[in-house]
Amino acid sequence: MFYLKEKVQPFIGKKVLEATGEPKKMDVNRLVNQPVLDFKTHGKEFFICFPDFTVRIHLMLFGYYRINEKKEDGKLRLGMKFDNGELNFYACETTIIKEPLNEVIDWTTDIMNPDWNPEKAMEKVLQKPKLMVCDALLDQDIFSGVGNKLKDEILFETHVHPESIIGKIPKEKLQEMIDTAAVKGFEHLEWERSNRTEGGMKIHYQKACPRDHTPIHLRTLGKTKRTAYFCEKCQELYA
DNA sequence: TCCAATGTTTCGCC
DNA sequence: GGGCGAAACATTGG
Repeated sequence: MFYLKEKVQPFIGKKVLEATGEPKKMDVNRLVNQPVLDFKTHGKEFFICFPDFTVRIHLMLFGYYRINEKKEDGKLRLGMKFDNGELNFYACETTIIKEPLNEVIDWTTDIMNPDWNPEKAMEKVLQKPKLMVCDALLDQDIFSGVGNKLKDEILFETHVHPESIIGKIPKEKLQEMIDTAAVKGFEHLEWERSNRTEGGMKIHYQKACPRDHTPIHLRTLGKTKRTAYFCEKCQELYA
């Protein structure tokens, strides 16, 4: 989303000349003639800010977008034409937010936001001492933007086993994890900027640990029941 | 052909 | 009412 925001900067200040999409989801006509004031991101959410309302886009699992091109057989949810190009969103969730964004969104939970507040994240994490780390990292109210892949990368980087229990992890280690979350977020952005060339993922989707070549475990873990890739040898279990 | 996977919300059942 | 699980949505690749 952060990368998308960078790429759509030319549309800021432009008026929507034409809007198409799925009427059931949203009345797209209200966008016509409205100027885009700004694009914002919060975790996995993307916001298109107009004078009187905001469009929220969430790509969910399968959503995707096209800039200055179309996908003919795609399920278009929202398409906007400007005088200098077009922006199309497919198979995603679109919603209108009427309230001022700052009243609805807590920017301090977003690992990629300048207002990201790691101290607050620490407080929230410590309030859930029985939670598994793999679940904690996926909690969007604490780590907005961390997904299943990033979760695996953060745990691998910090040598923490995904099934570790928050309350059993030393505070310094928790701190390291929280800091690493933001670092990994920006590493991922760099990886996207570089056209996704060489391996962005050190552990997710891999077969062997890049450190000691131990075969990587692949299991569904925690209450979130998401697939976790991890190295049993070099990721310590705190339990 | 079938299943799993970058995610989240909602509904039904204890 | 909380917590859990299943279902729903929808796309692509293996």
